[in-house]
Amino acid sequence: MGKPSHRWLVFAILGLIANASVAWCATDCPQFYADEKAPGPPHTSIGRGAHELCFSFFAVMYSPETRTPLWSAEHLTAADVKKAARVPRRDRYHAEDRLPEDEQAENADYAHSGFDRGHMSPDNDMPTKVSEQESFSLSNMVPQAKRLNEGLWRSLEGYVRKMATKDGELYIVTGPVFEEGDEQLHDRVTIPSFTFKAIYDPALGGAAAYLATNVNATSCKVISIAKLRTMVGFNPFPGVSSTKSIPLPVPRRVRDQPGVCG
DNA sequence: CGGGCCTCCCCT
DNA sequence: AGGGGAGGCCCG
Repeated sequence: MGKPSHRWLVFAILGLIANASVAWCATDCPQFYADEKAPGPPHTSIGRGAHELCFSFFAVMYSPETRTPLWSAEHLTAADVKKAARVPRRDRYHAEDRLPEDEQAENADYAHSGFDRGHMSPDNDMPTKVSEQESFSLSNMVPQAKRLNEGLWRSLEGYVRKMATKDGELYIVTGPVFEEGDEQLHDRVTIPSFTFKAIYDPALGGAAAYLATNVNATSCKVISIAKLRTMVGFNPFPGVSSTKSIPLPVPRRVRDQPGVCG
């Protein structure tokens, strides 16, 4: 059995390493990720050329193809929420100058488009002045339907902060879901069909995600991480072994019928 | 880059 | 029902 099985073992180990490197990704800011393991770019073509950008309170996987983040990740604690409430909001939407110019999204791309520059990691989570400004980088923005952004999405962000306060800490990964045929702003910035917000709650030992259609007649549901993975092509929490689902808070009242998550 | 405006959430 | 605050737009 000597040689062949030994050789087989080497290949098996190499295979495991290869699988591992597909599952997560080298990172410059492990502190934002559950078990310090960053999600990768999607294995689809949209992930081509995507790379991580670290900020002081969050990090994004930026795609030059879509000129949007593919995900934006935070580690939000109860203390952060408390601090963030005292940081005044200053709207300073800006192109991300750490990117090569031809990769950048610009304010002009969104102007008069009818779409909001929707935060992925939200402004209101940012516990410091610096991170608050950083959250206005267009590398943290996606074209989002106005009613969704100002309505349902905003309330979801509020629930998540409340949840972080109650349970102590959360790992949050937020981003767009693209589909074949999605249109672009100015042939430059791709408009996603959905946005998602995935939550890993260490206190509950599980995770789940919101998924909202990116239209003004908002509809929203809560899905499992496994389901989200099939939609986006990457694992938002590669460091989390348990895929146990947890309940996510949902809007109490209904304004326009399809606006509830369920 | 400030200021006026809009819509919507959420608390009272 | 009302009002403050939040997310974002546009125009000087």
